[in-house]
Amino acid sequence: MEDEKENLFFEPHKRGLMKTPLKASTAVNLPLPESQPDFGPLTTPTKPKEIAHGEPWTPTANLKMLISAASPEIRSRDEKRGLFDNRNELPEAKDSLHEHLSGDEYEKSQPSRKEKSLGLLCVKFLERYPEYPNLALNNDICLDEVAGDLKVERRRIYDIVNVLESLHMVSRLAKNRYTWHGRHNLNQTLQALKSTAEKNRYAKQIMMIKKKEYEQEFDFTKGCSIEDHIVKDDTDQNGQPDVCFVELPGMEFRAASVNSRKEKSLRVMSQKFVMLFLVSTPQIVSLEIAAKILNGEDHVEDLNKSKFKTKIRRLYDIANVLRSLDLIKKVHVTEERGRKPAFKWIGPEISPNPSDLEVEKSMIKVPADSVSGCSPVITFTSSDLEVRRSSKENCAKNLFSTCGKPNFTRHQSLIKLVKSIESDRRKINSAPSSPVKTNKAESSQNSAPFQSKMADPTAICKMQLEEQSSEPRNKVKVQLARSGPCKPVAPLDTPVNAELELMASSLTQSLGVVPLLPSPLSSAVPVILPQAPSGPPYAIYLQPAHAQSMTPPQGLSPTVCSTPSSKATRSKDPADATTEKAAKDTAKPSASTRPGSLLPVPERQGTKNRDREPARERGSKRASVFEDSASKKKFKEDLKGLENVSATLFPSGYLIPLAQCPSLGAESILSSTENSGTVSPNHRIYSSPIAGVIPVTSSELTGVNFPSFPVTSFKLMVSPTPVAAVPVGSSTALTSSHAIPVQNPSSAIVNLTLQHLGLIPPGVQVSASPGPGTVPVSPRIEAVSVAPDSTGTQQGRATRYDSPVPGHNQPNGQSVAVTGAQQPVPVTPKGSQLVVESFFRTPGGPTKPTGSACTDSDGASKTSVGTLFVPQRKLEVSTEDAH
DNA sequence: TTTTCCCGCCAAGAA
DNA sequence: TTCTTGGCGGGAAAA
Repeated sequence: MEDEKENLFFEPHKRGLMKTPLKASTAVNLPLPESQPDFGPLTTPTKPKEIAHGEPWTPTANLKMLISAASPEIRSRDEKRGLFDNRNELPEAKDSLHEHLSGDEYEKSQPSRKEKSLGLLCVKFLERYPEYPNLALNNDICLDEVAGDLKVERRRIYDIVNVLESLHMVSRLAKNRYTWHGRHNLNQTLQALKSTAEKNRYAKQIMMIKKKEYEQEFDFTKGCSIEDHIVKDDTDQNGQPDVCFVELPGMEFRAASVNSRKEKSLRVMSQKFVMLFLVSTPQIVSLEIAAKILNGEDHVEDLNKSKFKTKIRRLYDIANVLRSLDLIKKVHVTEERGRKPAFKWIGPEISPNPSDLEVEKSMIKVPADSVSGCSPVITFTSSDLEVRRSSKENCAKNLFSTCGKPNFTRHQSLIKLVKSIESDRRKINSAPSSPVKTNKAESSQNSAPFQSKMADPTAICKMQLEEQSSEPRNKVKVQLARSGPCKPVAPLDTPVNAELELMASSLTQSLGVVPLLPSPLSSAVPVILPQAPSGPPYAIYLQPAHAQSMTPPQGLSPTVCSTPSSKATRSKDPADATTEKAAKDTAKPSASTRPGSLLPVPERQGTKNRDREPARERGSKRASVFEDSASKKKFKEDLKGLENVSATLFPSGYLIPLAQCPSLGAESILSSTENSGTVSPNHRIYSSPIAGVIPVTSSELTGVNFPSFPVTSFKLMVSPTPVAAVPVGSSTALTSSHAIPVQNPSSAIVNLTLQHLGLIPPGVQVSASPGPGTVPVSPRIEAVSVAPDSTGTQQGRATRYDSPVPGHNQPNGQSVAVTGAQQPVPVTPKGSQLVVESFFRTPGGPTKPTGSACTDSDGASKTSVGTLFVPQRKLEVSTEDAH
């Protein structure tokens, strides 16, 4: 397509009057507006021109419209007569038109709302230009011309252009004129956005919001208002989180006017929205959360229902454009409250910031196997890095330019942001040793050292990777090769282990002994699963009652569903989940259980496979929800193939893979825990790549219902009771597949272990945050470690746009940030609940997950506490079944 | 009923 | 003052 488009693309300047480079395929055929005068760059086009296009737009037509409005019959007649002839130009509209015409209702004959949707309009708009235009040519776009061609008001074109501009697919050239860049800058832009998002810790914000929502849902907190959801800590810490418009070199806004309203600009909102995807692990963002975050950034005080609704509207506008760009797709996240609209990122995977994160370097250095493990991850080429770096630098330059040339309005927030960035960099550079933010929660003296370590997840990861990478990696590789796609990825192990070790040690030390919380959770029982041939054993914490069977991967599966269909096992709706669970619990023992299933892996793959190909679809479906039974089956098969895991279905529980690698952190964790003194054999948790599966990153949480997790986890974590070990199954594959999981797992494990042991209060969480948005890491990892196809597909797609970062990875887990969420000793109930997020929620349970405080140690990469622990998939699993 | 989001008013700014 | 931009929110179609 692209090529084709490109080939067909005519040089705008050669087209005479046509300033807009139209795609030959479509645009050429479109009747050009009669004569769009060739406006000079600065000329102001006159609006009237649009009228020329069609009857509907002529005064007469308008009059008719008015009349018809009063008289449907007239309208119908007119319409049938050809009122919509113009619309025939549009394929989609055409089709629907035909259908409509058959009917007599004028309504039908009229273009349906859908036909007038911004998304469709955007598609039409995009059809006019090649995805990768010849930059040497003049690719000017005249908005009036476009509006005329598409027969829409210019206002609508602005909406589209603003979003495209946010992605630097177009840039404003002059009044009424834009230059089409296509996707040439897309990857670079996304990279910059991701970088910015990480700096702003959007992942954390997402987590916090989810936590709050969860809390609110259960009235744990006294009614919180939307404002309450807003993450303020970021602001506090780094100043305003506001990102302002991220620019790329040469793409600065040229009109002051543009900057004037920038703060609320659709562009900025669009960028932020995209950032959320780039930073969230599941890469699923609900509009609600996005709106809250965006609102929060604006001004808390502005958050009222009306504003919120407006924000949502705008987000829909943006989402429609992004969908047209194939960057996101709509999905639904099921929560206790019901289905929530959300969007899933299906665009190119973006690697972590090259320049900022050393991790990246490490990634590069690291053999493919290591970090990324088996994943066929694409490694950055030096050139790529350069580009990214440059882009990033440019971006930063633009944002905080010292050059003096103010490209856009600068806000204090920007300054703050710059500072924070610098600070982060510094931290990163000094990494392990450098002191990092101290966790608010943590008061313990010991914590300091750890925190510092945690602060720099990347550095840590890097270090760990280097240390551990050698052996394990090889192993992993081998395993992967053998096992197949889903096989557990060794790479993960390394990071995980490292993380675990760090976390464990740090946690234990820092946290010290924590009073056990008596709670229902105590009942949770950790089960150790026998190691699967290919995979490591898993330890699962179950609640005694639920221990019957383990939820398969599905349990892990995120709540997100494209379809409400219950197919997804795990389901989405809590209610459904409940019922399903029951059935599943008993019935699904093995199949679903598969370790893999737990996994988020599949999902990840799906997610990652963004290719538009089937694979991608498959992945997404899986990810989203295994909508199709077929896909489900397939998925299961894949998993099976990967490993045999005996699975047990647990209504709610946490599946912890035993460390695949002996050397892995699991041991370390155990040791640490044991050291702490409270450990019981049963409690031991091993870290394994798989773990990754279970834990959900904050980002994932986005899509997922946070609430559910918390509860469950809470129980699980807390439960001091001894556990029976049950072999569940191990699937490394799954683990591997999820990049994110990897990190999470470790943290999750650590948390669980600690909590279980009573070392730390439930409220306290140790998080291994993947980098700043956990997000970044996971995706890649997934691709890497996991399944073949996912890798293939994913990468393929990623490659397409940009080279995804391969190793990225920050080793996911590597970046470990241990944070005590709320203070270690949770005096308040809330504090104790932090943990919750990580796990499944139990129905009646208590659950007050309140405070999951997400203190992230540091910002930068930090992760959100709560999130980290959350199982990737929806935990719905646990939710209801418990009782 | 809720989700989507079209539509166009109207204000901020630029020309 | 006119015109471009684009924030904003009513309200209706779609789900």
